[in-house]
Amino acid sequence: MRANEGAEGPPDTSHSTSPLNVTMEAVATAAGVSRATASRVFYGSTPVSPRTRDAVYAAAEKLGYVPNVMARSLAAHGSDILGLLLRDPTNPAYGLLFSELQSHISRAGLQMVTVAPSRTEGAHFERQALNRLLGLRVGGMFVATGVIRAEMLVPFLDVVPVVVVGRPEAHPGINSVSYDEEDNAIQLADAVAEHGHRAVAVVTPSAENSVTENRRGVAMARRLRNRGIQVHAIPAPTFGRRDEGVQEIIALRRSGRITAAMFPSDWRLIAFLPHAQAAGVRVPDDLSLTGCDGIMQGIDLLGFTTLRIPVERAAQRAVTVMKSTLDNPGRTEITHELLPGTLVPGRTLGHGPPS
Amino acid sequence: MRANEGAEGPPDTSHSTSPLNVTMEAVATAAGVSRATASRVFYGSTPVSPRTRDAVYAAAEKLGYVPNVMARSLAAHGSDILGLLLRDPTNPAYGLLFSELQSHISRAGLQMVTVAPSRTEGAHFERQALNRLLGLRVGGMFVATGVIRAEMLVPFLDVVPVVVVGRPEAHPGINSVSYDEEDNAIQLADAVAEHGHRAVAVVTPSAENSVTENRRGVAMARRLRNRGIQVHAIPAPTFGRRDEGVQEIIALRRSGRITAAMFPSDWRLIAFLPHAQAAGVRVPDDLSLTGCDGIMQGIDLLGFTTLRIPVERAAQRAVTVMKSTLDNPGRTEITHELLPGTLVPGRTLGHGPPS
DNA sequence: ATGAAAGCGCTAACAA
DNA sequence: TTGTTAGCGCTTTCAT
Repeated sequence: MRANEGAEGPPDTSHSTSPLNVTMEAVATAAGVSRATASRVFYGSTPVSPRTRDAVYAAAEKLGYVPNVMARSLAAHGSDILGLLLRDPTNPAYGLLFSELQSHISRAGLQMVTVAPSRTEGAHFERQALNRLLGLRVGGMFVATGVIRAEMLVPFLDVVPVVVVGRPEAHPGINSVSYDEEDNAIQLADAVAEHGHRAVAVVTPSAENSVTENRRGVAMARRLRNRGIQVHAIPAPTFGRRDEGVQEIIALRRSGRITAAMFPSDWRLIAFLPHAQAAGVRVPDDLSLTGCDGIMQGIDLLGFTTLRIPVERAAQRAVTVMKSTLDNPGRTEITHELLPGTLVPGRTLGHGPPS
Repeated sequence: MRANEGAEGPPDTSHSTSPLNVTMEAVATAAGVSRATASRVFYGSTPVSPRTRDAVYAAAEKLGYVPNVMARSLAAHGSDILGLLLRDPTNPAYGLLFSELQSHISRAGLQMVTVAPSRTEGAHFERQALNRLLGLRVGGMFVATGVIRAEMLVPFLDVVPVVVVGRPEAHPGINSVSYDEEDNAIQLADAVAEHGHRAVAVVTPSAENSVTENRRGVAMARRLRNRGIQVHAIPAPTFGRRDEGVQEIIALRRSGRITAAMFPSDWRLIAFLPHAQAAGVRVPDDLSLTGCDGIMQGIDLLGFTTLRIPVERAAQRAVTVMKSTLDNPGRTEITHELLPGTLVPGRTLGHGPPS
């Protein structure tokens, strides 16, 4: 296919005119230096004279040189590119995490590449995504998916540092930065209690449906009970049907057995609203409502009483941990951090009955 | 730290015990074949006997071999990894696009790697992100960011196929798959018109704020006027302040000069709601409202009348176009597609005044 | 401060 | 069907 293969005359090494085919060799030649010197100009630790440096930069600029990361990291035994394994870009919380990680990483002068398993369930795809990152020989990995279990990561730990973000991870070899759901639940429950509610419905999906939502529900219920408040746990078993538990809550309110309902996520609160309205239940006059997450765009505008999970801080901490691990290849302590969220007061939480 | 450093005995070439240091050479040796044969087993086009194939797979499995993508694509002059340049993972529409692209790509047996410019404004970061992808010598690129201009891509077009997604792109060398905002606006305007409204406020941010929102606003207003409906354009100049134009709309309604307000995005509609409620304006009895996007989680539950942009179809088309370009390195037609959205009827659009 | 040369792990002719 | 060999574009000793 290529022209003049083995033909007479000077060999034409440029396969095409594109800048992507400009090699460091070409840049070096154009600058009148050796390949080694050019390399030193771009990343080297050894000093280069200002004159040659400028010449190389000029040549690179002129030719539109784009360094070949593949060749570079092959020769250098690994790259400084970090990998992010992201669960579900559809989920606004993950989207925000992605964005925040990216910001902090560029600010730290590093680069990041993200892969997401196909949303089709299946550990197979998660494995595949993990391998894509590993295959790129990334310099470090952020793992933001619950499906990858610690054991899958263990074999690589001594070669690529890992920080699990957004989910607690107890493994002694794996750093983690996550949200303190226990504390979150307590903050919300306390807010409800302090508004004088004495009987509350708590929507608690099963752990199979959502580990996080389940944990929140359980913790909220426990806290309320500890404060002497009567709790009606609403199981909400079928994850797909969005109005699970809804009628139950409305019935509880109608018969005067609750004055508030707590949801383990904002979208469940949203899902409840139209039903409440249809049933003539006024919020918060008849029934107080709380959510959790505080991420959704516009949530603040709707005036929900909810709890904002500290995504920004998590991203920032995760990058800090990664960076110190990278800078201290020796031995950095493994950390397991739990970050508390902040309560968002809103109009959906009113006062309970006069005692 | 590592054992037998500089000790007597055979030199230990393996820097560590990690599977990441297992080379194809090691696998080949373990399987009793040559490196070339091992290579053929994994990706080769030439046939390999079942016996050796199995032996190689077994050895790879046993050693936990993870192919080095760097070396592979360096030797093969490019990889089959596709790149996605993503604008803002925070925006749910982009998050969904990301996710959908990923699905279709894995389904097509390809791989994708995503980079996002740091959210901090600045063409510099976009360039950097572009270079990150180019540096990886991706086999193709999806561009989902408005900031990268066509000229930045042109130099690479004959080496890496590009599909711009989510924004119209007229360049004759660049494929694009985007949303038909003109049609979207028409659908919404027609719905409002057919509900009998004769005087409507249309929120229209400037093009500097949001190209898309501006286009929608302008097109909605034009369509309404063409149908003989009186339009009050609300400029909404300051992007940061969320209640821009809000009081104006409420005043228009109070003085009976409009019966409906159209917003160029759902979040502006959300932003308006609390103000309407505070002002005692009932929706849709006093004032009908429409949004646009239909992406936000829970939007359907809130019953907004809006228009769902066809993110899923865009992703699917983009991958199809990419694939056929990849399969036909010869000459595939460049396509520019415009996909219409679908109207989402809701409870916020009521009937206009009896004529 | 710079150049020459030996690979990094892999693929792809070409031989056998 | 399999092995041999020459690179891919770059980094990095080791000399100079």
